Amino acid sequence: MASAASADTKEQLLNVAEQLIAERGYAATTVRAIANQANANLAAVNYHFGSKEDLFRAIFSRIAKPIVTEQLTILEELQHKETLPTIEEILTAFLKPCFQKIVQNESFRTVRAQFMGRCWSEPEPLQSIASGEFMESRLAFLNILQQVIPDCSRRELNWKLDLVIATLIRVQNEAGRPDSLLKSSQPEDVDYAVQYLVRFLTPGMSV
Amino acid sequence: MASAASADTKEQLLNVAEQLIAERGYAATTVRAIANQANANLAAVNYHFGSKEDLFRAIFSRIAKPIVTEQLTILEELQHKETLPTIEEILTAFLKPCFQKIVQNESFRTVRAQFMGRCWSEPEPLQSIASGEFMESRLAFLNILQQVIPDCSRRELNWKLDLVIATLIRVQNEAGRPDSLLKSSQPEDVDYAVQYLVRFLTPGMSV
DNA sequence: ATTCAATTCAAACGTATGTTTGATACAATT
DNA sequence: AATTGTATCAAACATACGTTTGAATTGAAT
Repeated sequence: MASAASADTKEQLLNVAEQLIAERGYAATTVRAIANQANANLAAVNYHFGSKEDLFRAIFSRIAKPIVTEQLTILEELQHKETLPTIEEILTAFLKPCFQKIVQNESFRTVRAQFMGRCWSEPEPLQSIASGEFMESRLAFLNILQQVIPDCSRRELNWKLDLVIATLIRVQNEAGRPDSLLKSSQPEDVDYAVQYLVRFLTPGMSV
Repeated sequence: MASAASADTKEQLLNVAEQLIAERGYAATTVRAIANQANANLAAVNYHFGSKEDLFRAIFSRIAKPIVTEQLTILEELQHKETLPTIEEILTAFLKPCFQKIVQNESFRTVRAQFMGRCWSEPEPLQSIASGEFMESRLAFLNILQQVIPDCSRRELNWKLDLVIATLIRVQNEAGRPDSLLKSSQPEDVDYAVQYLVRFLTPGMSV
């Protein structure tokens, strides 16, 4: 049976690994560095997760799953209204959970945003792990965009959503830096960032 | 004196390393893999470039320098006209060289775009190397944007330019893929992609 | 033909990597 | 008190890493 101590170790490994990978990238983050900073034994990562790659999978899932759930929940609400949602509403439904879920935990602030931003450009197989986790939400948002912007071909919507994700990644990557859009993880800063990003992107969606 | 053979070796190392880093990322690309695929000796990288990091520097410079030169040339022309340039003209001046220079060599098109896309999210010190190479052009474009959009704070313009770069990277990364904006490297397709991207981005620049 | 610097090469250096092992400590259950 | 399954630990494993070395090879200038 899993003890409280082991649960602590496992969670500490997740937290530390998330931070180190956010800073250094996956390949440059060693299992030894993770174990040391988590005050755990070197063998702990393999004991609790199986391998370094499975540890990455666990970290990404822990972040992505609540985001996708929230995205689909908000989208569901939008679709149950009588009128078609606006582009602003759709983009907000897509972007807001990405930011909110990421900055919920006080101690993580920008670490988690940087982690997510990095994952999209990590080499295989990490990128597939990352994009696979968001596949369902991506399709759902493509479908509703198709309804709201019927003049746009599926192909166009596809790369437009790509551009939305591109800006999201960029903001996450830059999180915490001097002139970045997302200065801190304070709720008002998050709302500000989402609102501004939506305003920046919306007009381009329908041209 | 440098022989033709050594020049070939050096260039082959650059080409192979660019491709491997584009596929696997910097940390996961070993000096041994580069040397093998370039049919060169293991010591060749250190002999010709000093270190693995200096090799990266050389690869990035080779791509970035002509782009920046062309960007600044076009910008100079815009500034010597009597009237202020439009946002469209500025964005085109920024984006067009990025596509044209990368797309020039057919065999490198995808590789080079992926390489550039990856560099922006590589961990330090690679990211600093990359952004440092574009520093001059970045400042110049920030200055002229400031003139054309005086209502916008410097900080805002900064992250707006970041978002432009983010979409640029994304389109380059997707180049050649089924639903991508940039279908081929034909001049008319490049012009089309730049024009569409400019149209997508322009309205958001001044909000 | 000889010199000499540039280049290539096989081999080794020292260190770091992810993973595995077998012994040990720890609680909870019988 | 004995047993059992979980968790931790130091140590080792086999391999891979970037870099260095010193000798061989090249090819043009003297």
